[in-house]
Amino acid sequence: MAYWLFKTEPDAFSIDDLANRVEQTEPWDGVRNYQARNFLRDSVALSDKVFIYHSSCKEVGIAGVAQVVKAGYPDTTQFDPESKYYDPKSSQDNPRWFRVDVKFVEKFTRVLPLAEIKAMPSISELPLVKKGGRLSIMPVSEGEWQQLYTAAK
DNA sequence: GCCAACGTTGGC
DNA sequence: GCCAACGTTGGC
Repeated sequence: MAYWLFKTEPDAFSIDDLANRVEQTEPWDGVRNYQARNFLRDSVALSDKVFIYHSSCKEVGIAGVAQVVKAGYPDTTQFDPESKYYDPKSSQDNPRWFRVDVKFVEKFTRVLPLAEIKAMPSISELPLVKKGGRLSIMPVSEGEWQQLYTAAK
C-alpha cells in the first residue's frame, strides 16, 4: 500500500464535505496538471491512504485521511462542455485526464499546519515543502506518513 | 489582494 | 525546439 497527499480548497470541497457524503465515495476530479495526472493514472492504487490537505484558506495544512476505493479511470468532466473542467482537446478514445474515487476515513482533531510541516526536518523532501510546492497530487513515503500522522494527532 | 514560482501556450 | 508571454497556484 502506498501513501499520497491530495490538495483541495476547502471553500470548494473540504474534509467535512467528504465526511458528510452519504454514499461514502467521492470522485477526485478536475486535476489538470500532467505530473499529477500521471500519478492518478499510473500509480494511485486501490486501498492507498491519502492525506487531505486544505490549501488557499485560513487554516492551511493536513485536515484528515481518505482511502482510495477506485483506481485511475478517465475523468468524465473533461468531455462535458458544461463543466468548468471541459477540455475540447481531449477525446473518449484517448482521454487526457484521469481521476480516482476516495472515501472518508478520518478527520483530525486539528489541522496540521503547513508551517509545522515545514519545521519538521524529516519532511524536507516532500514536494509540498519544496520548489514552490504547487503539485496537487503527490506521493508520501511511509516514514513521512507516520511522522505526519503522529504530529497531527 | 499581492506577488513569486511555476506550468502551459504559441509564434518563430 | 526555443523562449517570451501569459495564466494559475497558493502562501502570506
